[in-house]
Amino acid sequence: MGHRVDDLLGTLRHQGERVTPARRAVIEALVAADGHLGAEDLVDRAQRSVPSVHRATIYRTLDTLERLGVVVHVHLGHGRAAYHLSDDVHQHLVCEVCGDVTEAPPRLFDAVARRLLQSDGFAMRPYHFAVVGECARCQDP
Amino acid sequence: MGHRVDDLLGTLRHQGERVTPARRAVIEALVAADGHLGAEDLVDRAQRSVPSVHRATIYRTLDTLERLGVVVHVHLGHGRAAYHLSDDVHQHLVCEVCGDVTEAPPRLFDAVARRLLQSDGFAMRPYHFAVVGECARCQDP
DNA sequence: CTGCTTGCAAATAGTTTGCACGTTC
DNA sequence: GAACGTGCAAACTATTTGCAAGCAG
Repeated sequence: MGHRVDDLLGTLRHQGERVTPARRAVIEALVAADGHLGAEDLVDRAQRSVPSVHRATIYRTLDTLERLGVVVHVHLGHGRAAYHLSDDVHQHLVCEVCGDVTEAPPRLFDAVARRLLQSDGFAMRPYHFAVVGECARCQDP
Repeated sequence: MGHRVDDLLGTLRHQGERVTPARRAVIEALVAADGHLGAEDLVDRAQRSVPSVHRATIYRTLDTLERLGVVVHVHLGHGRAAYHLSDDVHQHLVCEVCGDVTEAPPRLFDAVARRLLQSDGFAMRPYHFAVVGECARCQDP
């Protein structure tokens, strides 16, 4: 949806940020995929529309977009980050055996978050880390 | 407690693993600290008793100990791992603002784990990732 | 002795940064 | 045309690996 892309670019412009081919390419890739993309995936996809775009630019663009609240990054395992448009954040379930990534039921951590706030005054930010475990298929035998 | 250290070294020996100064130093550091230590912390501390021990050896030792079930690693943020003796695993709360790490109430995720098992057949492994958010002190002002 | 462990150096993965140049507003 | 963004190369952080030499059992 080009409409969505334009909205997001408009957000940039409104906050005094410049709209460049690289930024457009990153945003287009995020909108098109609408799922958990690693930085490396984003490099590949952005380079399909703008071949000259450099990985460092992708990282810098992602930082900018995150600072503006357009994008959020999460950790699915080991170390690599995955990126989402902020209005599409959700909790991930990652199988440690097969590596499969699925989406967790919404509001899964509501009760836990409430409890932590009351007991420790700690304001949990869910989504940032995936939930790791073993998926149904891998448990069976 | 040297007793605890000897028990753990005994576990190694029983599983056909060799007991070396490097391994002893790592285990002593883990027992002494009894908290979340990064690999780099462990390098420092192990080198206090065995100065020649190399970081690569620490990593290999931690792998071995983890394979034997003596040690577990968790992720507290960005990418660096922290290590615990397995009988001392617990969930961590990490403040994104000040970086403070505290221990979460035990069994915090019991209900969530049950729910995931029923709804998706997904066997959650808690502890592996910290819970990130903002601690009480950092929220106030 | 025999093979598991180690130290060292170099490789890797993922991400960040300094700098001169190019582009957006 | 001034300020911000980009490409490039190099630095960085955390961790892993190949290999020859060393030590545990």
